[in-house]
Amino acid sequence: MRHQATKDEILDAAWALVREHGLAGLTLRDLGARVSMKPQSLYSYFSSKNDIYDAMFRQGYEALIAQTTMQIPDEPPRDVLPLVQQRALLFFDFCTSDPVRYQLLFQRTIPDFEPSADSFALAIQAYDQTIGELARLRVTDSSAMDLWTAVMTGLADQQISNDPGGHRWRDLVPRAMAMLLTELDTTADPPAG
Amino acid sequence: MRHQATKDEILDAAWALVREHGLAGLTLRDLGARVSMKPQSLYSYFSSKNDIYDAMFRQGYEALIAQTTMQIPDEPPRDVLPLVQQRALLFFDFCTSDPVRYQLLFQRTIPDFEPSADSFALAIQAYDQTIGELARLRVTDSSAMDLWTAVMTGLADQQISNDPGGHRWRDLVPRAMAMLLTELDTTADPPAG
DNA sequence: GTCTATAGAATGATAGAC
DNA sequence: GTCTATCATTCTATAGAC
Repeated sequence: MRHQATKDEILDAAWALVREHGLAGLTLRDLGARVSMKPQSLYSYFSSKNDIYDAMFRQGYEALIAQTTMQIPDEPPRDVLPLVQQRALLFFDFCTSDPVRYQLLFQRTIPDFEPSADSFALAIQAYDQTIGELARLRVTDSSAMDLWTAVMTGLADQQISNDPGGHRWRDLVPRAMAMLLTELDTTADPPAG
Repeated sequence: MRHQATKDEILDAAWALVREHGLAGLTLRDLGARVSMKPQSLYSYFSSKNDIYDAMFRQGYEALIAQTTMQIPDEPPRDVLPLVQQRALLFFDFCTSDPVRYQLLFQRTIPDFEPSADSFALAIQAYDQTIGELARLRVTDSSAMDLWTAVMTGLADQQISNDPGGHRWRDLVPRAMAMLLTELDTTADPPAG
């Protein structure tokens, strides 16, 4: 379908523009110019500006799922730390590699934009997948999951805000994961057997 | 000075409006209406809209310094965990009690707004104060500070984004601090003596 | 210090010809 | 599906009377 191809092309241009002018700085004028089209013609592909944000939101979560999915053996090793650290770095790098995308997916910053039910379901799916993977790594405590997300987003956020392009907080990820697992081991009951 | 009183009144109205319509949703129209003034009259008090944001930014950091300063004895107790936890909750509650203020102070979301040199110096001062207090609590490792800020902002951010008004992540603060101090004790050299 | 008047620009969106 | 034309708003900001 040529229609879908053009839609994708428009979305690519939109990503380029928000990386340049910020998420809130996207205008249909700029977007039209970028794809050699009058701004009004964009309405043949998207019903509104928020509809464009919604498509970007969806693409973002599709990328998250694609880039952080990890093959975890049914019988994970006794020492899960390396796998947890690897998984954490996948998530961290996904976040920091595209700050504007991070802002769109994880922060609520565009006024009047709410993801559609469809797109939101995808976000839920990504979250459930993370829970599932950590569970297979024996991080089952529900409050441990909350701690995990807080630490991970905190590290990514600091990296983006205070050392963009660097690795000052990325270097702390393995240590943070070790810290977390130690805490869980001493808090939770040891597994039977 | 009557001038300063009116300025403060305008800022109070601005805070109320951003809490209602979001940080980016502030307009001089609404602001003028709120203080029973024509929008143009606001220019007698602030030179631009960004000048208003800048004043709010400054007020925010003044409040942060005022609300999180803690008296720490010159000779802190051997077990510093309770004090660290108390300090962490002060910061956490400051963040979550006003999400819009958190967004203004700690996230970069308003296009074309950069704090003035004066206001930015205040932000540095607040950061230095936090470093100083943690140092007196024997959290001196520089990467420990980075870990501390990441964990704290991560917890606050999750609370704001995913459980506004609740305490799901607040309840994890003491545990997170215990986890952090344990990590530091096992990593760092024990103090001489 | 506050107002009226107005500039000046940007933006999202619709109608209808081709 | 793309265009021209245009609307309708909204917004920041300035000039000048009072």
